[in-house]
Amino acid sequence: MKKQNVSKEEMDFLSKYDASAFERPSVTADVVIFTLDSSDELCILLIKRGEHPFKGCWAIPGGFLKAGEESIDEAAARELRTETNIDNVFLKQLYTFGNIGRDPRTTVISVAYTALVPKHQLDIKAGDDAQDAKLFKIKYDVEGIVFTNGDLTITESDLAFDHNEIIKMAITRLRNRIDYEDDAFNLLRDRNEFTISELKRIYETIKNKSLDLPNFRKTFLRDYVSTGKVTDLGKTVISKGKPARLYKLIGR
Amino acid sequence: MKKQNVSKEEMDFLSKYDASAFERPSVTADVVIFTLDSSDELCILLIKRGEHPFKGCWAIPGGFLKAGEESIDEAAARELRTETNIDNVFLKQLYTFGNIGRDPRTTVISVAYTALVPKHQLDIKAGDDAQDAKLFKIKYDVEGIVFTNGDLTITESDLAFDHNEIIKMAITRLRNRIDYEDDAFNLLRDRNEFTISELKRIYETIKNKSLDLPNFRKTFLRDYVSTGKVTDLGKTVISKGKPARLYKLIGR
DNA sequence: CCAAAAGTGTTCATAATACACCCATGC
DNA sequence: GCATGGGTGTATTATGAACACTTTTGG
Repeated sequence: MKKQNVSKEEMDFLSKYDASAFERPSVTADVVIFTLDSSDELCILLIKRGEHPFKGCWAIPGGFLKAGEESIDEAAARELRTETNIDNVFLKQLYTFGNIGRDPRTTVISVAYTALVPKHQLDIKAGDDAQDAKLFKIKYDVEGIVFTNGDLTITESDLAFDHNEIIKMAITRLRNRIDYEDDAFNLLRDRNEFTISELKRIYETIKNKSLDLPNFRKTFLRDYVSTGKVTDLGKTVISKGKPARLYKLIGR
Repeated sequence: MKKQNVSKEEMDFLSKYDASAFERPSVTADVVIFTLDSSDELCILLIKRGEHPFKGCWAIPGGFLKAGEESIDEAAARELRTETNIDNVFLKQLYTFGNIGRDPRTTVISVAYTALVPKHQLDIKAGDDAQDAKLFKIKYDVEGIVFTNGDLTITESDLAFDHNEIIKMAITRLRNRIDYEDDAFNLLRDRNEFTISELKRIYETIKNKSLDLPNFRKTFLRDYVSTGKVTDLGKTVISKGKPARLYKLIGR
């Protein structure tokens, strides 16, 4: 950005500037929070709305931008922290939704983000407003996506606002990115000690299909170990079958 | 979106809802407009700001969202139409910028779009507020990007707001997308009659490096002609050297 | 010994790159 | 004829997917 030499003329202009000259929309930062459960299934955090509109419907966490106090990125991080106690995880802007009528109250522009939370790190915290917050497994069915959580099963049409669209886009982007970005590492239980099959299971979950281990290993060694992005720890870990070599992600 | 059965309770809620309960930011839709000039160089449309802030600086076209009257996509389309008289071209959301202090007036959230305008279709129109609007060639230099237009040459730091960041992101995205999306076709002079080398020149411009014609042809035939996305018109056109076969893009 | 999971090696199809060469036009 | 750009073919290498087979552990 250009460093501004604020002239007297400009000072005058700024002081007279009427902030309400244009009708302003509300802006929210909404977050699609993905994680993997203990059986390596893709899960998303949803919140049961305690207030209108869409009272009683499930929604992704989100909140109004505190204009002047924070950037939208910060608002998204705050929202993530509020709902999950988690900080310092993968948080990336997804898309901005701004169709008219998507919120029955007024015009609401929602800047959506995707968060990838490592396994076993999601400590769900009921929001300030004591809504229910729950992890739902993402399944696919004829009708589209189904969100299931032990006793509860909800469908796309049970979601508030246009949140089904947002979630679909988040899943699509996650899938498209996984082959050329390092996103998968963010879902590892421990980046400093992981096996090739742990990583492979993450890829399988996200792509929703099984992969060939020999080929996966080959690409992993070529793209990460040979390039120095990942190091072989020289140690192994045993669980069942032959002990597996441990690797560590470099950087970050 | 869920079809809402508006209950009486909800009607009450909505009528009491105070639209100004949260401090609202302004929202703009800004457009990075790319086109190719007659010598196949990548160009961008910039506007000289007639008002503060950044009066006299160059900026990408943009304007405030008319909340309630239009969606952000529509606002971007309106802005494109206002500046260029052009409608119905490639217009895609790029990213949303919302750092604090990026606009000295108040908090301004800018939803940025990229537009690809076909060759020889850009009819620049001075905006309502009679600012200068000009096409600038995009060149690269040690210092970064340089925008040049016959007599005028401006650098990244001459741009208003954080528009240099927006433009950089737009160029990067354009380059990354070109290999797996059909964006290049949007820059053709005529989608219904074009030669392989015309298309190749567009790829070369965007990637900023020269390509091998035999190989380009092979991939083009494999990915577009064999798949039916493009048809061979059977006609040829002469300019210099051997006459070139003409192709036509199917759909859209 | 057997099951299970890790790890190695081979084969085949496809794709990207480099490049040698021929073809049809205007001048 | 020759310069110019269009078009064809071939060789080399890299990548992705399929799969047979070996190794090391626990039981």
